[in-house]
Amino acid sequence: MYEFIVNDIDLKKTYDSGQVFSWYPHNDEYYIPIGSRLYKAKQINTNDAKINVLNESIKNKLKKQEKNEIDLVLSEYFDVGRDYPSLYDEITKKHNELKEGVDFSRGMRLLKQDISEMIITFMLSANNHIPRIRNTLSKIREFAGNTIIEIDGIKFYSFPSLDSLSKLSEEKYKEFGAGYRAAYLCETTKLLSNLSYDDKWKKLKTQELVQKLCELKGIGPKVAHCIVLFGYGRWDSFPIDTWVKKALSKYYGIEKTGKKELEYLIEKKFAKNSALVQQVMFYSLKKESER
DNA sequence: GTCCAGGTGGTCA
DNA sequence: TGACCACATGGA
Repeated sequence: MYEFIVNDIDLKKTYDSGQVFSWYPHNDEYYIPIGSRLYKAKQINTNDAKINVLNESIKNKLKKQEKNEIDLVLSEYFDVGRDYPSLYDEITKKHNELKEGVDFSRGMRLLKQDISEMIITFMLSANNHIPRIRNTLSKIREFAGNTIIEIDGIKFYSFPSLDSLSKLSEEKYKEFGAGYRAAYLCETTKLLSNLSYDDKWKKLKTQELVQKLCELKGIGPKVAHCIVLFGYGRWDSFPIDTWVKKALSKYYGIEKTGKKELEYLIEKKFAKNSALVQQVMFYSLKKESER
């Protein structure tokens, strides 16, 4: 049976840190749809998790080529090439004021997910609650995605292509609970499905990519930064939402978060770890408020 | 009933 | 640029 080990990961923290909305927690495990496959992730000890594939016949051994392909998909998705323990240490060393937040966040990894899924997800996230974002996304999958597999009566779906999303009406998006964002989703999916954006955009520098994304309806600086981080895997990003604003104010007395301040934070203050620092701020402050 | 949510668009200065 | 308000909707 196929198995993939991810080291230095805490699945619960990763799931719970506002970066992924497609995981389905079930009996101490997480079902994770990626592309046209469903995976199952389980924490095997404090530091490590194992991942299995569910929709390949367990009896038939995977062909070598398929196995290599899945290895690659999971390596990229879980960002296994990066040494998180060292990165967390580095942040604490340079920014002692963040020590508590870093220790609280250790085990959290930054996932690299499907780009169009991130576009839709974070467009929905604007002025919205996490449970409602999840709910709307699962309705979109169910309506426009393909069935991957059914387990214990629960059907899992792939994330729909931009082409099929562009065919949904504004009313449909509203029906799924998108609220006033429905009109933006309608317009932007139509525009993107007619635009072979993906390959060209991948070559852009992060700040150019952010600018391109901001030209789309329903995408502003915060959402664009989330898309380049969790979709394009750009670590020179720094999404500023209500929680990160609180952290910037609390630790550094930064009240204004305009273009200049953002540039300073990414280029000077947190440099190559800005994305992870931001995620630590978000996760630790949000969780602190929930206790 | 009121407040808030991983903010953005439109308008106006 | 930046400040202001409206925006759907559901959970606390």
